[in-house]
Amino acid sequence: MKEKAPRKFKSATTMADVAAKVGVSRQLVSLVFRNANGVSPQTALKIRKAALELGYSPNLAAQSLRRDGSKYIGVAYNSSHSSSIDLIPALYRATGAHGFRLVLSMISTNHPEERAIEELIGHRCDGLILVSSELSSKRLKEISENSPVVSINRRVSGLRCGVVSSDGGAGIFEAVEYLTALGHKSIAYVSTPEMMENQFRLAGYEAAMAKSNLNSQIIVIESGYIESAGAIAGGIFLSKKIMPSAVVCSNDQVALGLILTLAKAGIKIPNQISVIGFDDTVARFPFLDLTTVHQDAVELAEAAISNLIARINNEKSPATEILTSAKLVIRSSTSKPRSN
Amino acid sequence: MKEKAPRKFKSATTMADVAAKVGVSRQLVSLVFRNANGVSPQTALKIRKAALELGYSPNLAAQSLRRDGSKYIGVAYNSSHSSSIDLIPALYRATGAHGFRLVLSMISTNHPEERAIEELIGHRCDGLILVSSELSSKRLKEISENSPVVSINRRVSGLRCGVVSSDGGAGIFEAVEYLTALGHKSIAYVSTPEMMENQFRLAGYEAAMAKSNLNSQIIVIESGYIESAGAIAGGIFLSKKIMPSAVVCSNDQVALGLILTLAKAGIKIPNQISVIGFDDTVARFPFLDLTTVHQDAVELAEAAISNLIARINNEKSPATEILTSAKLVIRSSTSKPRSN
DNA sequence: TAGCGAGACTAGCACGTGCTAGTATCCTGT
DNA sequence: ACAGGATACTAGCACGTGCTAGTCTCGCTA
Repeated sequence: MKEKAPRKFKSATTMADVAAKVGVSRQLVSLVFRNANGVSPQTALKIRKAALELGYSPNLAAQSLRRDGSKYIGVAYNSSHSSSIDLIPALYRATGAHGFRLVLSMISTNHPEERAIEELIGHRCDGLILVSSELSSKRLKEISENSPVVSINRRVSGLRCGVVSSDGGAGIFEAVEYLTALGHKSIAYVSTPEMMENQFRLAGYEAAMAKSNLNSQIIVIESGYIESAGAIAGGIFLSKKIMPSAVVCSNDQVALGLILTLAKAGIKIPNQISVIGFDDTVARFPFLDLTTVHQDAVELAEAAISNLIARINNEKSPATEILTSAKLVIRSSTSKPRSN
Repeated sequence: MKEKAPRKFKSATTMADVAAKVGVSRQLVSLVFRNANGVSPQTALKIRKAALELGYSPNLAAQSLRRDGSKYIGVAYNSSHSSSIDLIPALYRATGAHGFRLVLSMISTNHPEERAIEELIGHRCDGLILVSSELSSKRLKEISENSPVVSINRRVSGLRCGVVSSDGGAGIFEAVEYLTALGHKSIAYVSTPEMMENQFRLAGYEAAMAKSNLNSQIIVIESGYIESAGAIAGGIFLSKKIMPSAVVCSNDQVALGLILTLAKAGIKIPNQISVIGFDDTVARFPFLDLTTVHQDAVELAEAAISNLIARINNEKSPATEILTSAKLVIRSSTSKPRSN
């Protein structure tokens, strides 16, 4: 059959088309695609073959509408946070096995978090994962009363909202202890107040400094989230004459910006100053090789997904708070202080 | 009315719930949410108020199912490519105004491109945007026969598939000409064969070298896509005794990896070697300040979306090839060669 | 008082699928 | 030969919405 008709995009094939081609009922096709039993192997084969030839794929909207639950898990995340580069693939991996599907909604200037979440709700996601959310806890409360929610790397309490976060306090504590053990006394922390999780990391810094009786040496520089913020922090160190012997950063992106700024000014790392990051995203690049606190994306994703799916399947399942590992990884951006 | 029933997530409210609360028909609610006329202002107000109180939002699956077209535009992209950090927000921005909605599908090891696209087709997207696709042209052909497709930063020809790409050949040509004008003769190119667009950038390098009669000086190092690949390329330069006086990289991520590797080995940039990137993603960070070829995400996104939507709305609209600007931005990673 | 049109609203089907409740057909045992 | 049960398949409703084709009410005109 020659196609002489003007080029047109075929409208998508449906189960009914497949059924018609094979000469069976639409319901039988449905059974085959749901892997239900009660279908003879040979007709199942014929149906699958016909579906392939017609390029059939199930209409997710229709499935979501008819099924008990959409089988969607919505994810609102900010792509300018380097940790999401590992986290989203890990979420894909963790989700697939459970028969759920991920719906992504990216947060950016043109698409603020509130709008991203509205979209996920519009898709009738069975559960939501909010990554480093910056919503007010009032709004977070509203949302988590209407559907199961897990917040990753933003702790909230008193809410019906699961929390999965790396134990930033412990991680930074370990980092500072490592530095004091090396002999450092002047240790600064580059803080990122806009990142909700920062408070725990900052607390870990303060606790470790206190433990070593270095309260008087506490230096906190406030900065933003990403690389340019680290560069600004670096500028502050350079302009003041007092340069600490070590700096702990609230995340890797800040550490990267800081290191490059210092390196450009001719300061040797780690000889003149030791630097530690957090996340182990860019830090692990062989050419950077930064000492950092490793936060495991797979661990975060699996904890978040399994808690969320448990709550989707059973409303009585509790909205727990899970802290995943945050362990110091020693690489080459740290050493003993020079003038010991 | 006190709520003493055991805590349960409300099942999502529908138009019918809103209608019941106000005491009108479901259809009237539908009219209000579609901003159709024929509704009295006061009832429209009552309906909107009730919807707000009930937390109603339209079910996108039902809309997509019933409407003529889902009003979704599907995007398959790879988040480990730094250019997507700017591109996706730009796509959100370009899409909103046309009444379409973006559906994202991220490509990663756990979620290969083929699966990402199947998912978008499952959502019955009215059109697809493939970013730096690595599909075979055979598969690309199949897909573009079934629905409008625009390929960003991967050129294909002879297919019913729109193409929007930055003019990498011209950009790299300009970069190399700038270097030769400065007096450079030994100019290497770090190539990324897996990136389909690379061939045009490589051709631009070769053309510019030929124009300056530097054919015999052509040095091409093959590398991968991201930062670590640049580091490997740097290692190659360091191990060989012949170091070019300038290097042009196929993208910024490679340039970053290269620069850091060289800097670590004590090589000064740009004093000993000039480096140019492509994309202007990380290059523009003030602390890096790399000379690079700027590719405009907004330009790419707007061209892609407007061509795609034109083809969605009118099948006869042609699948054009659009080359967006790629212009050299001179910053501080380039200078005259040392021994001129 | 009948006719008419406009404004405000509603009835009912359709989209493509999942699921419950069926109905044929064949095989088995007595 | 016939009940009984398994196997293979189908009928029909429902999900929440968009859209076409209505219906009803009211005021105005002749």
